[in-house]
Amino acid sequence: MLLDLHARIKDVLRSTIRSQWNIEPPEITLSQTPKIELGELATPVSLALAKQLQRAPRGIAEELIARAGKIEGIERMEVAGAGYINFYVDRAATLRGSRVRGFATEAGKVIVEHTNINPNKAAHIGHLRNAAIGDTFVRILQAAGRNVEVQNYIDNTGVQVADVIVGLKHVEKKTIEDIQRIIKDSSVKFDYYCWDVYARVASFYELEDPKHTLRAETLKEIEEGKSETARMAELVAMTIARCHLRTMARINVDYDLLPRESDILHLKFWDYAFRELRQKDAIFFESEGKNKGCWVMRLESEGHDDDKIIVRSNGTVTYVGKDIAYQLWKLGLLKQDFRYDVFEAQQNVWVTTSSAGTPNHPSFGSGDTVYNLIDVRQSYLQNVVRQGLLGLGYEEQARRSIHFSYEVVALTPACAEELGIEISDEDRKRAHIEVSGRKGQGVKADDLLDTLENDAKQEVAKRNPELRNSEVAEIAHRIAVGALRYFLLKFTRNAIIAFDFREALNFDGETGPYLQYAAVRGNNIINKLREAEPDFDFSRVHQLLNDPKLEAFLNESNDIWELVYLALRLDEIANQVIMTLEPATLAKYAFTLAQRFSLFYHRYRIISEEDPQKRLFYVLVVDLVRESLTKALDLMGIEVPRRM
RNA sequence: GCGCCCGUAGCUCAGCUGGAUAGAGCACCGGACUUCGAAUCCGUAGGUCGGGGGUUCGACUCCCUCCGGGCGCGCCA
Repeated sequence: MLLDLHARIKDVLRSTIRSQWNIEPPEITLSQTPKIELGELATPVSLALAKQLQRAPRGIAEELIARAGKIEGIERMEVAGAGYINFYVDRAATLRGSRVRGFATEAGKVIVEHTNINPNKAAHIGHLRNAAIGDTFVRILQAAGRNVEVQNYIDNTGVQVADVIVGLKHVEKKTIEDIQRIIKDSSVKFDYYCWDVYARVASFYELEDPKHTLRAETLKEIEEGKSETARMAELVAMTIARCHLRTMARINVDYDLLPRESDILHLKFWDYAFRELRQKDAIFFESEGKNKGCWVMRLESEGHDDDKIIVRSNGTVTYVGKDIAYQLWKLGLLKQDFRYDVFEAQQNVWVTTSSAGTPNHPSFGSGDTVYNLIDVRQSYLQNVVRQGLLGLGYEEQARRSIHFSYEVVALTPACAEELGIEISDEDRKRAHIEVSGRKGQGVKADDLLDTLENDAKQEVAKRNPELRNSEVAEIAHRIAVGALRYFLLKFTRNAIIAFDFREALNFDGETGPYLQYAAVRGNNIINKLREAEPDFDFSRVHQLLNDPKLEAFLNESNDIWELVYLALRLDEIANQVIMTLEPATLAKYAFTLAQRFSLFYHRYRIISEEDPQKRLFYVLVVDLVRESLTKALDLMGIEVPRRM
C-alpha cells in the first residue's frame, strides 16, 4: 500500500536527520511531483532544514540521500529544483504491493448521523446533499475497516411537525381517518401533499393566529403523547419518514437506526442530562432579567446577553437541551438506553421506541467517535451542545463529537424563476438565493430524480435502440443516480451550490455519467476480449504481475505508468477524505482517473495489439483501472451500468 | 455590533498540513467516428489569484487591514 510507503519514507528521513545533525526533525511532508518524469513523490524537507542548519538546501538534500540508504519500495532518489528530494518508486514492486489490501483497522465504533429531515414534508435537494455527503463518508469509513453505525434522527415532536398538524386540522379540517385515507390513496404522494399543506400554514398563522397559540398548543399535545393530535402527529411523521427513506433508497442511501425525539422525551433522557448539568454547574437558574425563570447556559463571552436558554420558563426543554441528551447517549455517557423495534425488515433498519420493543436487537449508540452531518447554519447551536459536553467535564468526548458541516444548496435566480418563485430585481443580480421551504419553494428530491431518469432514458434509448424498456429504465436509473450524486459531491463542503437544472442535468464533462462511461468502456474491452477469444486465459494477465517483463513494460512509457500509479492511489485518497472530512477530494480523484483512462483508451489499441505480451500488459492495465474506478464510484454510491 | 464562510479564466469550481511552470469542466473557435462505442479524444484562446501591507529562502495558501458578497447570533429547530 502506498500509505505504508509514505510512512517508511518519513521514518527513514526522520531518523537520518536525527542521527546526522542531532536535531529534532521538522514535520515531513510528501507531495506529488509536478510531472511523473520527476518521480512519484517529493519532499521539500531540505528547504525547511536550510535555515536551521545554515546550509544550502541542495547540499542538505544530497547528504540526506547519501545517508538514508536503501528505502524499501524506492528505486532511487534525486535532488531537484531548489533542493527537493524526489523519490522514484520501484514500479513493479509498488504494483505488486498494491494487490495486498487492507487498512490497519482502528478499533472503536464510529457513529455517523446524517439526513435528519424534519418529517413534515417531502425531501428537497438540500437534504440530498446532506445524505450524499454522509453516505459517501460512511462508505469510505467502512472501506477503511471501521465499525460504522448510521443514524437518521427523526425530530417527530418539533415545531415543523406541529405546524403541518395545525395545517391538517385547522386549515384542511382533516380528521385522523381522513389522513389515513389519503395515505392509502396511491394517487397521492403523501409527503408532497404535506409539502403543500405546510406552505399554506404560514399565511394561515398570519391571518388567523398571529401569536401562534395553535402551534404552542399542538406542540404541547404532541410532546405529551396520548391525545388524538399526538396520534395524528405520530402517523404523519412516521409516514413521511417512510417516504424519506424511500427517496434516499433511490440514491443508494440507507440507515441502521432511526432515533426519535419522542422517545428521548418519553424515556426521560433529558431528566438525567438535566440532573448532571445542574450538579456540575453547567447551567444556571435565572431569577431575574429577561431570562427570568429559565435555566441557561453561559457561553464563553462575558455578559449575560449571550446566555443560551436550555429550559424555558414554562419548564419545557429547547432543542439544544434534547440534543445534549442525545449526544450523551451517542457517546455512551447516558446511563440509559432506548428500546428498539424493526422499522423496515428488508433493509434491516431499526427505530427507537418507548414501548416494550424487541428483546433481541443489535447494540446501538456508545460511539467512540461521532460525526454529526449538519449544515453550517447550525454551527452556533452545535457549539452550544459542545459547550454542554465541556461543562459536564467530557473534554475528550467533546473532541470526538464532530460537527461535519457543509454549505447549503441555493438556487440560481434563473432557476428560481423557472420554478415560478417571485424574486426581486436585487435578487436577480445575485449569484444564488436561498428559498423558503416554509413557503413551499424549492426543488423536491423525487421530482429532480424523476427528471434525471427521464432524460437519461431518452439518451439510453437513442444510443441503444435494441434494449428492452426494463433494461433502459434500469440503466437510466443508474445514470440518474450517478449524475446526481457526483453533482452533489464534486463541490467542496463549504461551497454553496447554486442549483441550476441545466448544470445538474448535464451528462457531459465533469459529471457522474462521464465516470460511468469510462468504467463501462473498460468493462467492454474485457467483455469483447472474452467474446472474441473464448479460450483467452485471464490467469495469464495476473501471472504477468510476477513476470520480469512487467518491469520493462512499466518503465517503457511514463503515460501508462502515470495511469497505473493514479489507480493505485485510491486508498491514499480515501484516507485523506477521512482526515479532512472532504469527500470532494474523492470525486475529483475519480474524475481525473477517468480522464486519464479515456486518454489511454484513445491512444492504445488493446485487443488488436499484436505483441502478445504487450497485449497482456494492456489488459492488466485496463483491469487495474476499471477495478479502481469502480471502487471509487462505489464509495460515492454510484453504480456502473452494463452499457450506456 | 459580534462570530463564521466566500472572493482564482466569460460562467461554475479545484488547488492537499506554505513549495517546482496556478489547473479542470462548461461556453466559444478549429480538428478526430470504416477501429475496444464520439455520453469520447486532441488543439487554440482566456488569469494583476478582490485591493494594500506584513511574515518567509519561498504566499492562491499564514497574519493585519480595507472593499465586496453570503450566513448565523430567538423561551424556533
